[in-house]
Amino acid sequence: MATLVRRPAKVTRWFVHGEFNPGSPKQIRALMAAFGETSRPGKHSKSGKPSTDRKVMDRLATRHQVFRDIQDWKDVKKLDSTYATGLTAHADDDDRIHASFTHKPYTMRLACINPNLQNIPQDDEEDSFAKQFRRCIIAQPGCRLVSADFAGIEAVQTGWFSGDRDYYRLARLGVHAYLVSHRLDRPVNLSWSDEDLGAALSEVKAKFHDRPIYKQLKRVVHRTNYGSGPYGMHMDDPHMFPTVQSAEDLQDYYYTLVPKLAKWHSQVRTLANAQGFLGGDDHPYKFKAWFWDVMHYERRRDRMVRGSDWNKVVAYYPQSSSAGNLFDTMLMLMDKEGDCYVGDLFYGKTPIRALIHDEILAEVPENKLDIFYERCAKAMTYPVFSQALPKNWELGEYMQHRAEMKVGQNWADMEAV
DNA sequence: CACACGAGCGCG
DNA sequence: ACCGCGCTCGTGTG
Repeated sequence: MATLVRRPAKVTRWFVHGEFNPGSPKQIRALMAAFGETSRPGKHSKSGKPSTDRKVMDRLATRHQVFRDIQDWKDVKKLDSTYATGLTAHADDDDRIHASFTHKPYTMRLACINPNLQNIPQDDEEDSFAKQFRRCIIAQPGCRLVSADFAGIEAVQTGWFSGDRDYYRLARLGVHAYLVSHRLDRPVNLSWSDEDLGAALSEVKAKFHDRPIYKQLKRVVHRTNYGSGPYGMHMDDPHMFPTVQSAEDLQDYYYTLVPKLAKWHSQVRTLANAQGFLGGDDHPYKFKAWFWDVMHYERRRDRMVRGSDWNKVVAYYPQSSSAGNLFDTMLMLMDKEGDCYVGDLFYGKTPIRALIHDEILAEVPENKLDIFYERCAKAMTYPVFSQALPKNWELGEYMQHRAEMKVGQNWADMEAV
């Protein structure tokens, strides 16, 4: 028989008059006021009220433990209501979730609704909530989940649009690893062949993927491509960029690698401002979007200032073209007459389960895995005929992506194919 | 009671 | 002062 032992335990109780709901920004603001923190530099949202988001909670938590506890509660609540309880409520009689995909006209990317399967928590950390949650998403008996990613697809697009051969090449092979290798004085060399360079960069990635510098540079690349400056990087992510200067140093470093990027951003803004739209004839997929406010005149300062579309326009081409690349691939995978057809591999039906911008998630019978790998890889890496490469690049006639494929029993524990 | 909206936060 | 999306919750309105 087990013995029951009573042990003293230390608990903390936070008491406020009446009920307190940590899910209520209004009540959190009241609590902040009670601590005399209201007028702190905490950001004000557009309705003028002080923000109560994670950044503010992090700052206040250094002085009052209760704000750490509130944020912890919010984190758990989010995961439970949206994912654990929220998502399982969508499970059908067959224990599956059947979501719908919709086209969003702005960039022509797909969106996913009822429920959204494109924002399932993702974290490589073993036993993180994200890892454990994805572990619950499994293939049926006799099948495996296969996840196929386009390598750095939006960076590749950015290289192509900015007309930068080196950047295009590095984006395919691993631009983050390249930056890290030089930052850590283990420079890999652009003069190497694609094969050698790719292998070296894969090695760098495997080795340094978890280092802060790798994550920082990855963030800098992504944000710089979409028009962010060092100030925003620091303000949005003070843990990653403790000072504006630290973000600026990394961005300057990135700009030395992509000297044509700033000029291309500027050209895109000028074009969008002049004609009021982007795309159409000059778009690889003929997609088109309208922009009214790249910049406008401000009387108070007597000069032109950045408008609400200032950064939207630099995101437009890479994002929309990446969407087009995915559609090309899907058309091949679903073309019965073509040699990449996979539409019947799941017992006569499609094995495709979700499209997540640069990822194809599929559920494939074990005896069809090899066929799926081959056809899926072929379709994803097929020449993009709507995006020719300049002849003098000597990198082939058309854009070609690289694909990374993983397989596993569930969506968390997967091994490279 | 239903609905709309903003705040907040998850992903690529 | 970073782009794109959808979902949940609290809150205010009719």
